[in-house]
Amino acid sequence: MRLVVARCSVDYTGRLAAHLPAADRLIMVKADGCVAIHADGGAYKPLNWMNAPNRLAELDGWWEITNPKGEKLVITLHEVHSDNTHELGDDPGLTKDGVEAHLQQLLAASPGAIEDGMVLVRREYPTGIGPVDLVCRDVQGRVVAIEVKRRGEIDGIEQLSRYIECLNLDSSLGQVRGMLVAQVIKPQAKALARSRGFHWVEIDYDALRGIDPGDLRLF
Amino acid sequence: MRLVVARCSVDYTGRLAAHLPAADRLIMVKADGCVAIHADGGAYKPLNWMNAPNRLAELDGWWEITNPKGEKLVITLHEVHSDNTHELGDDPGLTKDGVEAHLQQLLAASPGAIEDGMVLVRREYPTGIGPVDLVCRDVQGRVVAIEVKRRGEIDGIEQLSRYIECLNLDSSLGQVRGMLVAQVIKPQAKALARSRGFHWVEIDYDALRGIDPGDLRLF
DNA sequence: GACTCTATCTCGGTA
DNA sequence: TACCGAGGTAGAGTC
Repeated sequence: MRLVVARCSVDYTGRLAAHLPAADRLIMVKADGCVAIHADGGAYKPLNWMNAPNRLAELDGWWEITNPKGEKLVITLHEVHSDNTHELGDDPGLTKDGVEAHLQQLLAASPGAIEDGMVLVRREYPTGIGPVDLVCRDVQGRVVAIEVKRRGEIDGIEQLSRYIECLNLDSSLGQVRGMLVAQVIKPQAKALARSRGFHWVEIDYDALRGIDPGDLRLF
Repeated sequence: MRLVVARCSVDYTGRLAAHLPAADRLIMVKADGCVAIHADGGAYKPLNWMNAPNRLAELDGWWEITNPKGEKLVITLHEVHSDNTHELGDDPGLTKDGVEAHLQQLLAASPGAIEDGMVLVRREYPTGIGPVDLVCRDVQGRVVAIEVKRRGEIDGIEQLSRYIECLNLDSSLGQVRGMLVAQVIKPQAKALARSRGFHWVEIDYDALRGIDPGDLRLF
């Protein structure tokens, strides 16, 4: 990784056109050739960047970075304050815990946590417009299509609506119930769910993680 | 901006839990206190980060960064290779050209580019659930609600659906047409648009930019 | 503060 | 490769 601190101005043309007037900034060049220009505020986003793969031409006083998609980043260096390179090696990578996929896994293992007597039919139930997160049968034997989200918002209800519309074309399933399961559900999403006749459940992730699915039937 | 290159391991707990095993990485601490940890690949996203505002406690061999939302980032420093601080000052900021707002402007100036005989009623037409990008009248005098996107995807159609539903409550507008205008429109979005009776137009941004609105009426 | 929507979204999966 | 969906989305604007 090469770290250049310099007074520079930058122009990007590609998906849009953008210009940065001259100022002191950090230019980060990573081992894969990608380039990011950071100001001294705002942790996440660089001001400008260019993802790998690309070609970096280091000319006299300016760099020109182009990629196969026809995007171009031009960095004009007015004054270089520091220029250091470090060998970092490959990164072993990040492990995550607590995303939607994991929530879906836990719910598939313990469908009774969604509603008493709920039984899993299958995860990622295929439809013409994409897979339904969970399909279950409720205690009365009705088919329930379940959309799982970490945070329940309006687009989760829209997604569920599309699935229900699609599943109801298959008369063998009977009238399909729709349900949104999430850790937290926004009031607006609840209102839309209510108006469309869907149910919803807010689930406690930590409690769910503590449930031993083998023990559930004892209660 | 403080740049620390070090062998470190990192743990984040907050909206999810994440762990980074020990490896050499760049730790960037910006003037506003935010922290980002970068590996030597992938230009845009840090592996882990913590946005301002937060509190950084620098202890013996490890840093602990906490924020008011209860999120926590712990960086364990195994070996510091380099540790430099640079004064960069405030950044004058980025100017952009070619985002959705600009596309909307151009279309408002040349509604005929969307459809022959189209006339602008107003931009950012207010409704109870947010403003409609463009409202026009077509050559037959019907009201047309237009959602403008750089890239037309399924959620653009959902957005349009909500606006149409809302506008159709106002009987003075008559039956409102729905239309998606974008530089590119995904097949799935077209399919959903078709099933909901909306029209769509893919627009060439560069050609549109070349149109002189004053000349349009001559054709 | 809460809500809404854009983004050079990025990133990962999959067909 | 393109399409599709999730994200600790971030960030900007509005109310």
